Amino acid sequence: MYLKLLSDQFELGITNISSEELAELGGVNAAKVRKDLSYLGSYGTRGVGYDVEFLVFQIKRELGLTHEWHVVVVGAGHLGNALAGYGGFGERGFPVGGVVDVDPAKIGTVVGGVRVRHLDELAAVVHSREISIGVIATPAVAAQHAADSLVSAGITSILNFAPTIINTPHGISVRKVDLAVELQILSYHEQRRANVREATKLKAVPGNGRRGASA
Amino acid sequence: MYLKLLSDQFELGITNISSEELAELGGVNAAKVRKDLSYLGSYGTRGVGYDVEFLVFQIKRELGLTHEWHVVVVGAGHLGNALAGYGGFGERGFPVGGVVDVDPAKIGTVVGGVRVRHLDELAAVVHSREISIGVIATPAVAAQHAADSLVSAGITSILNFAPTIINTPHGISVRKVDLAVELQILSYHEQRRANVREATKLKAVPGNGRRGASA
DNA sequence: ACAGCTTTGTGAAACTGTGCACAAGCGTCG
DNA sequence: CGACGCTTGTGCACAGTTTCACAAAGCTGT
Repeated sequence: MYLKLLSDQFELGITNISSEELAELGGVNAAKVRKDLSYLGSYGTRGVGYDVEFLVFQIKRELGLTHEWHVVVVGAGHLGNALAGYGGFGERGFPVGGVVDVDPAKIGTVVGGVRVRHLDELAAVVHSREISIGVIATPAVAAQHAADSLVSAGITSILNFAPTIINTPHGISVRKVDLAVELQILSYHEQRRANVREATKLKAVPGNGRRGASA
Repeated sequence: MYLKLLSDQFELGITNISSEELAELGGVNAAKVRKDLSYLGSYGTRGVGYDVEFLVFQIKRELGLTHEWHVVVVGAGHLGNALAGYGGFGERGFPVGGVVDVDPAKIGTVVGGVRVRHLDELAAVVHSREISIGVIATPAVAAQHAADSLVSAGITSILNFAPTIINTPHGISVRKVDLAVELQILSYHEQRRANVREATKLKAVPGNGRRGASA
């Protein structure tokens, strides 16, 4: 988050920033910002703040973003297509280095500038570009097989979009993004709001506390 | 997560499950499972476990998933297209009730079975289906405007896929999904693995008591 | 050189989340 | 019907995270 915020500020021409300002941008506490940044080292200047460009570099270094990481996408369906086609990955330093699928109809088609190859060729794809990050964009039932294939091919980090939990050997990093879960969390908040409205109606308490801001 | 796991088990014909088994499936601690479920009420049976179907219902009730929640997608670009086209939303109880954009070339096209309308018509779209959840799938620069429009139209929950933080009035729930951030976290783990490999290599040489690049 | 203002870096306190361990409750079997 | 084995629900301790509060340090102006 800090990386994103600081990069944006740098684009805007801001060269220096205080923990207070950064906290405001990120919607967090200023003390937390300072503590977080202190783990990188003492890169601030008391009475002045932090040098934006320098901090961006330090965060990138810590996150291992000093070079690009090619990723391989497993699954060329709707989601895989969108992920590979969506330019956001490449822009942020994660170009798509390969796409694989098992469906013969999809193999050979071009997705996001890359030719789709068969899952069996995964190891070759991975080695040709020294890829260490795999993205699973298959249906839930195929996710475990995709994960096993990725691990066999030598992948050590997996980003899983399939709505299922995958088992991996120790030492493999797995992140899961489940769109439905995000919506369910919002549903929960809506549900609560509805309940509160019910309760308020019964209590006949007037007034509502909406503050306009949205700058 | 529990909802997903329990639904899957129910599909498989499992009618009863212990906290131990559920913990195993979810890769968490059994005590945590019991504590989490205890917030819903005392729905387990000592010596036996939990009734899967009943628990699924209770979780759905708590999350407000007893009825469908239509969502409106702002932005019919690559990502918006994928989200609307991807059937996963509808299957999980969040059918796409509308898609809007500002690009005249996109308006009128059909995405995921829904005709794209202009952003100006957002309020009409929202009211026609009593939509309370909006999904932002615009470029970062347009995200704040999209958020403001959603709020004006009466939306109270927002799922933001744009890689930027949006400001909303108090009382609006916002969830953010940033694909690049997920990859950056994986990059960090890869980076650490690489550092450890370096350090192990160096250990063959004695007199290397200094801390690695980890702090 | 020093006072006054600003902002960092961090010890300590407050808070939140997780895991252990065990009493209590349920079902079964003899 | 009572003993036994199993599993829940939860008090308590431990661990991790966030916030507070303030000394230390840099900058500016005199």
